[in-house]
Amino acid sequence: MINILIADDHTMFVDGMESILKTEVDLFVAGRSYDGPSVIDFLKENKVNLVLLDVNLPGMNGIEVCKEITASYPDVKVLAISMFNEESFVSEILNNGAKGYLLKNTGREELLKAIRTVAAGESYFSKDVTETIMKGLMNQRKASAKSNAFFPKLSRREKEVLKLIAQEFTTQEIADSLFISLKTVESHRSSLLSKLNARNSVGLVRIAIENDLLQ
Amino acid sequence: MINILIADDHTMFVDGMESILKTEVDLFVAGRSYDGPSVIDFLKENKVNLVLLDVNLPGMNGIEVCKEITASYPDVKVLAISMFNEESFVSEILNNGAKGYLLKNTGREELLKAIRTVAAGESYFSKDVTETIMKGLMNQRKASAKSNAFFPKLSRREKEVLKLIAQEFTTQEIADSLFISLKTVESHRSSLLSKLNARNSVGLVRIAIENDLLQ
DNA sequence: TTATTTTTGGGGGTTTACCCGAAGTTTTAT
DNA sequence: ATAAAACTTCGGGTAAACCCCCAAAAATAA
Repeated sequence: MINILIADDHTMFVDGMESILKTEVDLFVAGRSYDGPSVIDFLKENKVNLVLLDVNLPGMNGIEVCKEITASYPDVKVLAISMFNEESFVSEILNNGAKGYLLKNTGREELLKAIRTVAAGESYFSKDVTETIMKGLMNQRKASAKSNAFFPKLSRREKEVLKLIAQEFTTQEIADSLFISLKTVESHRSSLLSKLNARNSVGLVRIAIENDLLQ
Repeated sequence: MINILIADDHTMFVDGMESILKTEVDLFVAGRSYDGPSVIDFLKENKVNLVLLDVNLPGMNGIEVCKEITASYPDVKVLAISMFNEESFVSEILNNGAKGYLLKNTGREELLKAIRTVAAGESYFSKDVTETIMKGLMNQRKASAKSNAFFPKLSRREKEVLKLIAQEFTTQEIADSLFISLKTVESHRSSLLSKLNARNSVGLVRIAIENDLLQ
């Protein structure tokens, strides 16, 4: 008998999940949680073998909940469930002790198989999720190049000018607001174009937004 | 007897929903669809009283599906279901013929009540959804300026030009790639500036990125 | 201390973006 | 079906952006 705790803030989903599990003789729904903290509370009082854990949980993030579970209750298996096949979610929660990761578009049979596999101590991932992980590993180099790692360092003034450009101010307006010459602003803009390898201000702003350089 | 079609791309969710409805003697799950077009196909061949329709459906948007249903099958009631309590979604799909709107964190009892209410020809909304609608009506002016609901509609050509602007192409390059005059491209840019209320191309691209208009 | 980067700015020129107007076509609404 | 609205297509003119050259004071790093 596998004692299961379902943790998801979508009641409708929990109801449905319970209906599925109820038909199986070897599975028992020991409890239901609609937020992070109540999962921890429940584990204190009850004997649970496996937690069906939604990654996007309110109150306390699913990843934190998972971390807490594997730290305090190493025997309790965690099967993560999410709407999203996003590499960041998958790798995050796997690094925090989850034994499997399912998407919510997984079918009934695969769900049951995943539960039994994880409860037996093995790992289980949706096919799509496996692909995502592989892709993530393959693009590791590319990802690190894209992120802040090799990102050109911008000076204080350049950042100021960049922010004002992104707010649709003209060069003259930027000059006035910073109390410097129009030529100076153009000089900063030119440096930005060169550093960020952009062809024009549109490129500057696109790159700035993509790299969260504004505000 | 209420014949129901469940339309949601999350298999797990559909399975669960079916498990719930199966226990009710007056409800019958006539079919399941995992994308927009198959909903329309199913209605052609089968007698259905009510469609449980996910707003965020792949292939064909839930809103378009709803429009199609109410146009071709006015007797079929649509009960919209969504993860998100967003004013734009709610008002959009209600304007396209849906008789009710539920969130996925709705409980089993409320789900059954909603189905029976809508099937009887009345409307049903989650409490949270009702609040959202009210809030939306009160902030109508603010909403029209901010949310996607009343977002200016861009023409095919305008979107093409916008995407190319965001890719840092000059007007001449855009003209060459679209086989139109430089002046025509500038005209489209001008329309975009007016519609999106931007001062320059930087603003266009910022707004485009914020509203996910690219790609 | 010395070297490097940053910030500041000028002169002069080319290219691009933006504004005003306008005509023919297509789409939408009544 | 017919009027209204929107879309696509351009020309002429001006303001702004972008580019090249350069260089000195100030701050920062070695």
